[in-house]
Amino acid sequence: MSLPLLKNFPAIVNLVSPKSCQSSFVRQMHTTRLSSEKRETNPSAESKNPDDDSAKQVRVFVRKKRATKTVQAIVEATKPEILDQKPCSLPEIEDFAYGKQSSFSCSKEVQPPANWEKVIEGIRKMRSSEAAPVDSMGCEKAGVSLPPKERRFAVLISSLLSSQTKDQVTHGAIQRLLQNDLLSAEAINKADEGAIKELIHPVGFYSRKASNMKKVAKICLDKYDGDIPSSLEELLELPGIGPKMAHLVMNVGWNNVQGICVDTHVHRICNRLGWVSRQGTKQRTSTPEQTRESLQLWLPKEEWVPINPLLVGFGQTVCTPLRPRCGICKISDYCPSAFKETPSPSSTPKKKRAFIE
DNA sequence: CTCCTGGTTC
DNA sequence: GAACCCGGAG
Repeated sequence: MSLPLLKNFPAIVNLVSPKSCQSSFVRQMHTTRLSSEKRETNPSAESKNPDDDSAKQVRVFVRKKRATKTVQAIVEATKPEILDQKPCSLPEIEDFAYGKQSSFSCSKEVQPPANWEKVIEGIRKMRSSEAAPVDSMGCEKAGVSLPPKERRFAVLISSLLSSQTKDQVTHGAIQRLLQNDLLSAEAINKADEGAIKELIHPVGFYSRKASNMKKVAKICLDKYDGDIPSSLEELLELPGIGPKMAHLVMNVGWNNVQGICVDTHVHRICNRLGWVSRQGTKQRTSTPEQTRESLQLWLPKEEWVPINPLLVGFGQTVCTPLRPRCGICKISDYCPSAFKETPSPSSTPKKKRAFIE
């Protein structure tokens, strides 16, 4: 569908694309845009107050974490500029902003890979027959019995600890923190870093993570009243939180889907399936971030959250990094990489190359 | 690119 | 004895 309202606003259209249908980014761009325009119209005027009323309004609404309010705020903020346009209805804009429409005027349409629905269905069947570590130990399970604020903090800390660490180990560390009442911003901020190091010890990079935990706890206390940041860009400012964890925390911590959480499993499997490629080429993506952007171009948004546990579990049990078990994989017929990994490690692997395209 | 960490797995 | 862990930072 075309959106007459948004058509003449490239900044908006870009940011409301499926690539980044992120209300917070929309808000950010809008405030940036409004303030920069004000500077343009009043170059000599005082720029000491970059936030005019409408920009402030946007911020207030966004803090409420309500999609409808956010979109209303966007419409309101752009109202002076769209008087000669034919406005869309609110639900239309909202659908557009949240990626529910199948077509987008801003980017060339990307065809979903053939049989992707059969592939997902096949993986679901395999996953239901064999339990994977992620099912019981994933950090989205962290603190399910806790009140919302504490649960969110548990999710954040669990994410911090989980990188390059087996799920069981992460889970154990979280349990020990919980038993010692060290799973809140206040407690961690006061706690001794050495004590934290001891508690989380078996996790990978425990020293750096203990240090990051202290810093994160302090930031959460000072800036967010002991809660965790609620937007992607604010989460990314925390030490030890990168894109993968930021999306995970937004998804399971805030139940606010802004992007696909792409880890090594999702990255590897999407490339094996031929689901993603570098822009303009058919070459495989080289980083998880490239995979995320490529995948988000065609994967329907309802799958953005479930795709992660689905593929992670699949990657832990069947489509393993080394020696994938293509023999028991039910979707090998659809997989261009099936049975194509280097068969014998004895024949001089030389440089590291897990499999051949 | 390298480092951070150490237990596990092949 | 590499390569692997639901990565991130420099």
